[in-house]
Amino acid sequence: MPQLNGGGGDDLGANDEMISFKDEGEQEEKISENVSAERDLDDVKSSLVNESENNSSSSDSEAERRPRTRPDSDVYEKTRDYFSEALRRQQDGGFFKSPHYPGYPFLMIPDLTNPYLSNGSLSPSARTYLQMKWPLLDVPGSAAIKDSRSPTPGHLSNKVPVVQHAHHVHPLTPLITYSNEHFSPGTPPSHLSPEILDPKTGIPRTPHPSELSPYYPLSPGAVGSIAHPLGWLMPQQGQHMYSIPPGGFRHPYPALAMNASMSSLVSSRFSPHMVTPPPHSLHQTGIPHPAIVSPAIKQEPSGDLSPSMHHKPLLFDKKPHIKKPLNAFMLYMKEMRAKVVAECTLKESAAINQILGRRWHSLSREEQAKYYELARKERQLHSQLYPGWSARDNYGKRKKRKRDNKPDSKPEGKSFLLLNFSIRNKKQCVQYLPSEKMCDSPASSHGSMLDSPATPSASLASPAAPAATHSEQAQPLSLTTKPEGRMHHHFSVLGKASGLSSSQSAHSTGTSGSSQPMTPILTRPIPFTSLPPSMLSPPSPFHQALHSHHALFQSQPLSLVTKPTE
DNA sequence: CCTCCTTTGAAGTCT
DNA sequence: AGACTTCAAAGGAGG
Repeated sequence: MPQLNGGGGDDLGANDEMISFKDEGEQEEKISENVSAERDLDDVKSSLVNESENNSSSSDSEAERRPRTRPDSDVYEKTRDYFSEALRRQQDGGFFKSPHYPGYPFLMIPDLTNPYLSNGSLSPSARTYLQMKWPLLDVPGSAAIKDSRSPTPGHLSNKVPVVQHAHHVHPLTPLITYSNEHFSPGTPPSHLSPEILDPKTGIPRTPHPSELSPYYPLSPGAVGSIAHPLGWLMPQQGQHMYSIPPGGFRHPYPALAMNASMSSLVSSRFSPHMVTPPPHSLHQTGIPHPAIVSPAIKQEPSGDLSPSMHHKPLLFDKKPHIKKPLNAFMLYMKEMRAKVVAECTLKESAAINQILGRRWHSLSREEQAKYYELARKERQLHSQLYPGWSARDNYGKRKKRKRDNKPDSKPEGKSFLLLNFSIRNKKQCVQYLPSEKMCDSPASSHGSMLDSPATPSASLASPAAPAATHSEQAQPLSLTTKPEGRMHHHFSVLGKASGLSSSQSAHSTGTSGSSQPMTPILTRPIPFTSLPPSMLSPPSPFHQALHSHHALFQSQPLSLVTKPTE
């Protein structure tokens, strides 16, 4: 957990922060940007070289050599198809029209459905994975944000948004559930209300009367209360768990929400195949999790599950691939990528990710907390769905990566590769540099920035932080303590090379909070993501002062890019 | 077609 | 326990 301080990672984190701040000061002036950038570039390059020197052979086969613990089920794909088909059919005649998303449940909001249709940038399965889950998730984070008592200004809640639909990029992301506006029409089911006491953390989730209602446009009285099997999803007693629309049950993970009362309902909608006890990889519930992705499906861009796709024999021999649950940043990326792409002319994901990384750091703690909380839920749900799954299962599924090498070996082919990349990158970045700058400039001079919550502390209490994952211990505001700017990103490679893994450096126990306890202004980034693109302009001196670290992030990559090849 | 790049974070393995 | 590695998303680029 990045944000947490204390513990072993504390020192590292602290160091990072210090360094980062130092750099901030150095980079405050744009004029000197190039100079520093050059220096940084040199550093980065050298680091890259050093890094690349090291691990040539080891990583290669390592992952692949690893034994696969999990036996694969041939039936998985088949079953999955059945599910897809069945679900698709359901939806065809269902409440919402989003035929393309079989697993897509009640969370479907009319105006949000389109993006999911064919040309979304996200893989259907991936999208479905998250989207399907949201309905089940209670979102404390949202509560925190929406909570009037929270210092977080309303505009913050809009940040997670809805990415412009105009761009036909998939806007709907899990996080939209955090945004009031998205759900305004519907009434959130009470089961999603934050008014839950976290079973593990014991942290009460502040309920909001106004929020207790509907997240989904479901007819309240249709089905009645449904007890949720997952403890952390359990709403308080007396509240309606799930309202099922008369038209049909759309729960992404029916089994999760299924109890005696609704089992019949669900079962009636599922083909016998679906009820068939799944083999290993299929979740015990019999419901395929979106995280499970077969290569074939994974690559299927359209997300359209045409009938022809189902029942493909070849799927039988595919190994089910259960993806890792997305972490907070990944969730953020999914959410914001389209937006960034829309705002900028950037197309290369690497560049986009750099921007996203900076933006991520520029997010307020509250905002990050939302994502951390979402990620936590993701992991929880994932673990619920796939009790036996381990991240290790996916090791070796990808071709190994060559980065993150130790600095001590000598430069070999890899160095070249990295170097080349940086050069190439520069070239490319030059193209979109202007727009990137524009869109990427964080705080900018928008007045709204000033309105950003001045006091993080309160909100901090709310969302769980990226806490000990599995243990799910109380995640006391790890987020709050998280250092806003880390050297990490601009020297991500260095950081990694130095053994500063993100998690390590970041991990901290919220309690100790020794180091970076939200320093009021300077440490607190102004969330610029909430700003409309048009509002994004070069930061005023004032804002720069306030958020010099932003400037750091901004200028660095760009300068690197723009800098003439050395 | 496959891999890399890039980002952060989680979780794995290794020492 | 700490260091290190892999994977998660994404899509252009390069081999």
